[in-house]
Amino acid sequence: MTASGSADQPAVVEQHALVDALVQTSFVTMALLNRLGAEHDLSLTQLRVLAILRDRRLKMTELADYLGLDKSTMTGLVDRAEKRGLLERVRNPTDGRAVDVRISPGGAKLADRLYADVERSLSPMTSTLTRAEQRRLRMLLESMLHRP
Amino acid sequence: MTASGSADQPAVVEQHALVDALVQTSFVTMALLNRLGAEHDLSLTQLRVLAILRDRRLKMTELADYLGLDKSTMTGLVDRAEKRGLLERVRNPTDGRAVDVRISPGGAKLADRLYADVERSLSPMTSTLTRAEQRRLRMLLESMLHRP
DNA sequence: CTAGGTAGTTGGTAGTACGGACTAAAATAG
DNA sequence: CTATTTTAGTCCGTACTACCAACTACCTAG
Repeated sequence: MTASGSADQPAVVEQHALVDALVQTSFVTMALLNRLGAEHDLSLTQLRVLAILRDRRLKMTELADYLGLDKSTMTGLVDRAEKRGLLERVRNPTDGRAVDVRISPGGAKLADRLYADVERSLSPMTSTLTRAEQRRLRMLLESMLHRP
Repeated sequence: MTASGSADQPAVVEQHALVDALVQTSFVTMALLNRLGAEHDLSLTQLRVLAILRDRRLKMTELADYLGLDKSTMTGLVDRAEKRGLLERVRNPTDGRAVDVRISPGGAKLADRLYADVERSLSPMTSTLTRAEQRRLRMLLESMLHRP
């Protein structure tokens, strides 16, 4: 059923179409996040930092790993967010070299607000689906994300 | 069925979970595109430019609109891509102010290659789904994208 | 033909991101 | 227990992204 031949073409076409849909959805979603972030003078990366630190406290390097960025990039990123009172640098208790970063009360408040905004902004899109479809879509996405 | 009450909580939870899945999927997809672009010294934006101009020829401003960027941003973007031989600036035949941008043969070749790369890179994710699931996912995404 | 609008570029500024050099503090070797 | 190596974070220099405001060239209406 996966051998070559004319019966296979639909599979290739399907693959193309799915990739297109995924990429397009991602660009739409990112544009949305970008816009919401910009409303609060936050870049996409800063948005992610807030989201990540919402329920965690990480060392600079760990944060860099989460984001897939170089540690030297983190310095400026955290600097700016700290100056704005969104994050706090805390001495790591067990490692004198390390610096923990945690979200500040103000940052947490902003993160909560952004999270609500994201949901509100995506809802015009998600609510075109019935509840059953939403559930189905969520499960399909999750199984893609968590299985590989 | 959408009135307030304890029976509603699952709907809210479902909404949260779907938004999370969408955002996560988008970040994974973007990270992938970013990585593929970086392998050819292309930013995400340059990648998009190549994708957009694959089958179109647009004025600078139109391109800026497609990307949601300021026209002044386009100048540098197109400059660099042109210098690398990926794009070409062409005088617009009917409007002396306007500049058309089109993909060059080299750019088209790179775009084709990237498109194939994207599909290959996403396949570990998409192929965790059965073909029926892929089809279902694609249809759900498309109906979300095209209906609103 | 002139007044006003549009297309694109330029210059200035801020943010993002990287690599390499550097300091301080572990961790490991001997 | 010192000597060396590794690790964590910062700092510097560079390139790119993106915006705004100012400007030039050109088009369009009155």
